[in-house]
Amino acid sequence: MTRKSEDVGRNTIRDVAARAGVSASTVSRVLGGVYPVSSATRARVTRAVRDLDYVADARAKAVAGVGTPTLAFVLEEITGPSFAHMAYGVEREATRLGHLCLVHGTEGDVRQELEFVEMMRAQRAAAVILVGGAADTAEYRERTRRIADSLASAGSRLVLCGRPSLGPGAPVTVIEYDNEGGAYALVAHVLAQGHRRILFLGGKPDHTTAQGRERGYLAAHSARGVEPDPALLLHGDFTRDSGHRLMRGALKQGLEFTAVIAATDMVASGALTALREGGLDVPGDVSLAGYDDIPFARDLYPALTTVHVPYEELGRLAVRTVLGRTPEAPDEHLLLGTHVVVRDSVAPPKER
Amino acid sequence: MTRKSEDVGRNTIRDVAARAGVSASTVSRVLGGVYPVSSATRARVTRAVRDLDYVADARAKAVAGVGTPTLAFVLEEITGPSFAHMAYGVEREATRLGHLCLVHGTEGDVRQELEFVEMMRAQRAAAVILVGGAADTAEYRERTRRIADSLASAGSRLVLCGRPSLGPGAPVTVIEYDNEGGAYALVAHVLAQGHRRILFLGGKPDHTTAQGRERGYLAAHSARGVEPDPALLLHGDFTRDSGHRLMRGALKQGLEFTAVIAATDMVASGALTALREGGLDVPGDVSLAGYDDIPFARDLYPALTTVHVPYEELGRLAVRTVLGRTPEAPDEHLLLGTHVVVRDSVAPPKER
DNA sequence: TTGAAAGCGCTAACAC
DNA sequence: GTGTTAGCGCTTTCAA
Repeated sequence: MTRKSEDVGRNTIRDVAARAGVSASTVSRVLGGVYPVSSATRARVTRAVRDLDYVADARAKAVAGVGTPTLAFVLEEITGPSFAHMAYGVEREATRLGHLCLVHGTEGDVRQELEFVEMMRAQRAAAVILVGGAADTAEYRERTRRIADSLASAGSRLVLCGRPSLGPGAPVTVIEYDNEGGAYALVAHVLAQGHRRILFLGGKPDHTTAQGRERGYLAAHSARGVEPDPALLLHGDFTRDSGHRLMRGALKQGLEFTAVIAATDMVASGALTALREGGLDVPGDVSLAGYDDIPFARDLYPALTTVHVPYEELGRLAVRTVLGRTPEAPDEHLLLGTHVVVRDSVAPPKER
Repeated sequence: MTRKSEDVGRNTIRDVAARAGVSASTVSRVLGGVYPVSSATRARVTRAVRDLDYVADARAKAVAGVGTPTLAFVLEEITGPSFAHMAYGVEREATRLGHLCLVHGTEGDVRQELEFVEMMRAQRAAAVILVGGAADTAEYRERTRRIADSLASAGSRLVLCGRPSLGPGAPVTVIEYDNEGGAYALVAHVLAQGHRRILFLGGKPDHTTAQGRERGYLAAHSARGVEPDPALLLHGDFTRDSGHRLMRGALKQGLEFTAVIAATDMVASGALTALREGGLDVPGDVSLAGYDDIPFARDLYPALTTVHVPYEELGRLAVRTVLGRTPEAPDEHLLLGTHVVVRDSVAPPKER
């Protein structure tokens, strides 16, 4: 089928060439910018380009070897504030480095993740950034390893961000933030206030981010020589509703505690409301702390003591690291620090 | 330059063909799936594909006419909760319809927006979704109109989402949510409680979303026959910090009011903290209401009365509408309704 | 300084 | 069923 002239707008370089009375190569050259072209022809070509409102097809350019590089950002849930900040960092840095940025939400579904990575391989993406905790099973490692290998062999690259890293030798760039360390510091702070029964509102038991924070909780206890009551370790997910539900349950069940640590600020936010609904004052009756330091944390009442995680920086760093990498360079493994932000939601326990 | 064999992974369809002892077309056919191929060859080809870990180059396929369609989502700020929810809707729906989803943040910079749209034209994106208010100037309309035209003439499509629509005849799909109506209902609710001096913490004066909400504020007043004091109309932006700063200023300045309406929940969130810092009780001393109904709104103390906007649905609808469109169909213009969510932050004014 | 021709990796029409 | 050939829209030798 030949192109109809009504097919306006879908102009090819040849249309421009014809209109300017030159060859396609010439048009390509003036568009390229560097190659010497007489200013007369250049003017004619420029004119034709404008007349036709022509833009070269980026896909075709890519096939010919001069494409716009692309990078993919894969996460479970776009709406979480911490992920949103990371997405921001990724997108900004990608743009700064001249890359297009694809996003994809997997809803925690492994199948969707695999499918998407395969598409990215087909797109010849410069890198695929996988974000967020996951269950660190043998199956996970094997699958992810396979992804890393196939991406690497296609000249692309896998980045694991806040995700379980694979064994040594896997061609991945990993960037983590210190979940255990942050939780340790936070719980140590709460213990130092005198609390001994601290409720932990955790995430999914097999989720590595949740696990790290839980490990920190445990480690802080044993460092202080206090034996944590296993009944105080609750599991849910990282949402506001989970925090609300878990807290409500704990209250109803009559669990005893003087402080609660939530695995995320979202969880803390829901828990706070549940506490209030239960007629409890924070921090008068019970102390509360979160994790992530999302912008809202300081507008809660009382302002939430939490752990700051540099999410935006994390995203930027992921992009910068993977894109700045030479093929021979060794795989990088970065661990970002976090710090406790003390606000008003933690106080010494009530005398009794 | 010929391909080196060490160039593993960057296999072409011809490499697969050679390994399977067939022609490239045959490989293409078994990969395509539908065309009849003898099961013997199919097996050999499949084998070769697996051995080589081959994935067809999507860009090349695109040039040949069978590409993966792509859609672009452009916003000012990815981190805002309402935008994040919209992004979620867009991404989910795009994926559901088999489209790749590119994101780009413009930071409110017109230049960045233009550049990006041009890239999208080059990428032959199926649609470009522009999100968020803007200054509705003649310059804006002209520029956007030009974008719409050039996109349309390239077979693509512009979607304006919560943005000033252009004059009639522009090839755009527009999806709005009712800012004026929502604000009207909200302010009417506050007036009905007996408030007469209501502070409005608005956005940028020339930003259409902010304007719409402000118009609703004004309209509700005049419907009720009360004359709003112009001194009570403050302007900032849609961030938490803006709300905090504005509120703080109003307090310091000794402005008199018994209620405050914030242009967004983020603004309300910051204002709430400022109010608290000023020793004022909400809603005892002053009532407060927001706009957007972000998930956090109900965890604020007191739980925030606000206007619910179906952001996720907005995103989904934008995608569905534009992608489901036939070329001859008339341009669609949708207006989504909003509704007031009454919680605890608004109460009748104190007797005096 | 310019054009013709080959090639990028793929699909599809056309033969056999 | 399968291979050959042309073609998608572009860039880049190679000659002139």
